[in-house]
Amino acid sequence: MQDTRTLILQANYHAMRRHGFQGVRPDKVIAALGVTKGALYHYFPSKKDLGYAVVEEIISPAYLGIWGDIQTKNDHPIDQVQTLLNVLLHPAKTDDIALGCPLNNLIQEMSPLDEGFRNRLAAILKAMHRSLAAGLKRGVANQQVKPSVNPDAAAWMILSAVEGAFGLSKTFQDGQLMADTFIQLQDYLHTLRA
Amino acid sequence: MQDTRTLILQANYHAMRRHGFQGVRPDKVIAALGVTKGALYHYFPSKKDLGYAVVEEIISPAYLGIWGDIQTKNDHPIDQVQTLLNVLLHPAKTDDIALGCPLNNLIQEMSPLDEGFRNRLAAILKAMHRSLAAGLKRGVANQQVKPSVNPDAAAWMILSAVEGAFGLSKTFQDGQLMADTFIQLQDYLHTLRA
DNA sequence: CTTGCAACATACCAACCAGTATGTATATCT
DNA sequence: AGATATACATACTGGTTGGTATGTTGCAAG
Repeated sequence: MQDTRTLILQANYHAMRRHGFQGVRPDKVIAALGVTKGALYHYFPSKKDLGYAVVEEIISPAYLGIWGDIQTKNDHPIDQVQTLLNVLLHPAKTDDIALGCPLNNLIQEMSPLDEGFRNRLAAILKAMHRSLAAGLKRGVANQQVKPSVNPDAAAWMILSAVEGAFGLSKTFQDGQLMADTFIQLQDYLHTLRA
Repeated sequence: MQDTRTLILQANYHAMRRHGFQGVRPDKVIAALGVTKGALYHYFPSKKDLGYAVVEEIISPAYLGIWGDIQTKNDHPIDQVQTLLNVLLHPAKTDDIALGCPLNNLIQEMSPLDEGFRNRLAAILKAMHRSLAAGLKRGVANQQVKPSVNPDAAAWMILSAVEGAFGLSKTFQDGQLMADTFIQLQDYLHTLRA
């Protein structure tokens, strides 16, 4: 019973990655699945609500799963971030680079257009930042990170560089830009160590 | 004679900033100007060609004007970048932050959808990077920048952080994220000095 | 002066698109 | 068994959208 709903959600998530929210034609997306409009509007009152559900049920858990660990685990925070960068870099196949970061994509497209999207996306970003900054604060307390480091600012810098690299890489076929940026980011992270 | 064409271009540039290329309705945009479809399709064969013209005639010159100086002038490159960051940060009023960087916006939206956009946007990015990297190389030669610095990688890192900060800031009302990121970026830039 | 072309304006159109109205099969509750 | 709700399918609609076809006006060259 939940199967069709999940199918609709995931297919539209992929369509949103490629075409943006405005570019998605939900009926065409589900038609490719053999599902009809009856099912679509049975589960989702409107296209916008479908978009919100994609953010809440697919995008949000994915990002919190990746970045949340920094806050909960007790490892060296710089090690954690450096590991995370390698994780992000490695599975970045051509398609991932070409389609970019789903969170970033939606922020750019929908933030100025719709408060519902903006608030949901901002909440994800804040949670990512909170986890990263908490890790850095813990590092300062444990003398793993220089006491001069401003954890909040450093966390925004790291997130900006990562998302920026993903974003700019979309214009090129290869992942060279991202690899270069991440190498420099590793150097920067090293300067934060105590 | 060029007046109406310029008017159409600029109005659509602003519309593209807010709604993205796909979200723009060119006839509505020009209707607000008192111009009709006859003029629009007289100057531009299609919506897509209008979009290309916005990139080539408005966005490209704006960015090359800002970043090109680093290559042509002979000042200390790190000083130049730090000055540029302050310039970018200061006029970043609420609206600039809410609407984000036009180049970044278009990259995110159109790169996976249209080669014409992708190539034009990639060319702008490459030119920005070329100028910045050239400045850093000059700095290495002049012993203003550490010889261990990889100019190409550092240039991508700087551009990624700047564009990333612009992008992420769109979800929030204020410019705090951008200010924080730029402060950290200034620190990073300082570590590049010889 | 008339021919021709640039610079628009107006009217129209076919495809599209989000959403609705209605129908139906099946399962569940009473 | 009958009533009700869930889970869809089908057909339709009204507004929108990008684009075209067909004027009209003014000006400049021959």
